[in-house]
Amino acid sequence: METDNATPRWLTEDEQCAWRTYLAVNRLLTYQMEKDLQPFGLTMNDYEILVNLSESEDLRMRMSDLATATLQSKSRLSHQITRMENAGLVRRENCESDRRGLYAVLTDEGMATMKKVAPHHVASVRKHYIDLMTPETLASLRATLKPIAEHLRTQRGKP
Amino acid sequence: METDNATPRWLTEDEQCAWRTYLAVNRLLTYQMEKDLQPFGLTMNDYEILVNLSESEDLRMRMSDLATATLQSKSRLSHQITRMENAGLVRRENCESDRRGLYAVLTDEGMATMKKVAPHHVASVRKHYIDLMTPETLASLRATLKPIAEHLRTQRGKP
DNA sequence: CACCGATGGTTCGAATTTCAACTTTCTAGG
DNA sequence: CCTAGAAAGTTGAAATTCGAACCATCGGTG
Repeated sequence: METDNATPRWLTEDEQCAWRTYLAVNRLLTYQMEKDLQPFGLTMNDYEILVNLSESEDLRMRMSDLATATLQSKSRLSHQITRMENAGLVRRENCESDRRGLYAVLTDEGMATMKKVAPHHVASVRKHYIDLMTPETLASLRATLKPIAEHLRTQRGKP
Repeated sequence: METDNATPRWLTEDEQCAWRTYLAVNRLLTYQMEKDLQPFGLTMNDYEILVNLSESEDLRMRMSDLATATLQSKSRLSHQITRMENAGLVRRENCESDRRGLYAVLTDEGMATMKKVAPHHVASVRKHYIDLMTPETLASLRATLKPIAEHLRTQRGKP
């Protein structure tokens, strides 16, 4: 009995190049963003959480929702919030309506940090990504990636 | 003395959406690729190293070159290779011309693993990325990302 | 109302990653 | 030839991440 029953459709030269380029940008960009955030003592994860909270009603979010929004596992988020709590950026607060539940709440200090860091982060995103394309290119890139994101969301179970 | 001397150029709605979509695809895709490789006991990192070695002269590469090629720190690569060595996928070999140097060499088992896994991995890349676009879209995506990769390569110091 | 499977979160241990030494060998300049 | 620095890799400890196990509460059902 064979384990493979067909010749695989290998990637063409172009496809391969496209894929590898994508992977490279992926890593390099992550690296760069992380590096630009470092002087402020934040990681991308930290920043993303601050953003999510700052955009939420009452500057708070349920742990699960935050985990879903940031595509992290519950476990990881829990640790993450603990660290940020120690850093004074967020605090945990009980949920009235569901006694199992907790809110992660943005503290004043967290908000202040957010406001201080945001301009730099945005500048970084521009410098290394957005401003390297024309608006048209960016739009088409977005149009390309959007459905891929949708597709992937349907694929994944809980991380 | 002001720390910020200008109003930052915030992202427009569209730019923001594009950026966030990009980040999302990034994570979701990484997650998915990782997951598809898991049944074979490999990570993306493992796989990438196998690919690099298998495409190299004599199935070997200097540790530094491999680190550069895979955009990892020396330290990380060293640990990584140690793990893969324990798994029998690669072996270290001394370098004649530079006695500080080492080669990471693909073993027969490593090559066999590579051959076994590649079709599945390629299928995964197709399913979750390549085949979700037309060839034209893919080409333009590549054209967009290529210069960004170049830009980022010039930016970074050693990771 | 009592039970039971699902939900929300945390925690523990193992695996991975990072960061800062550290060792050895090269290379270039005096 | 000798030496100071750079380069190649490794190492060990600390931080992060992952996965599974765990505890408590919820919600629906008999």
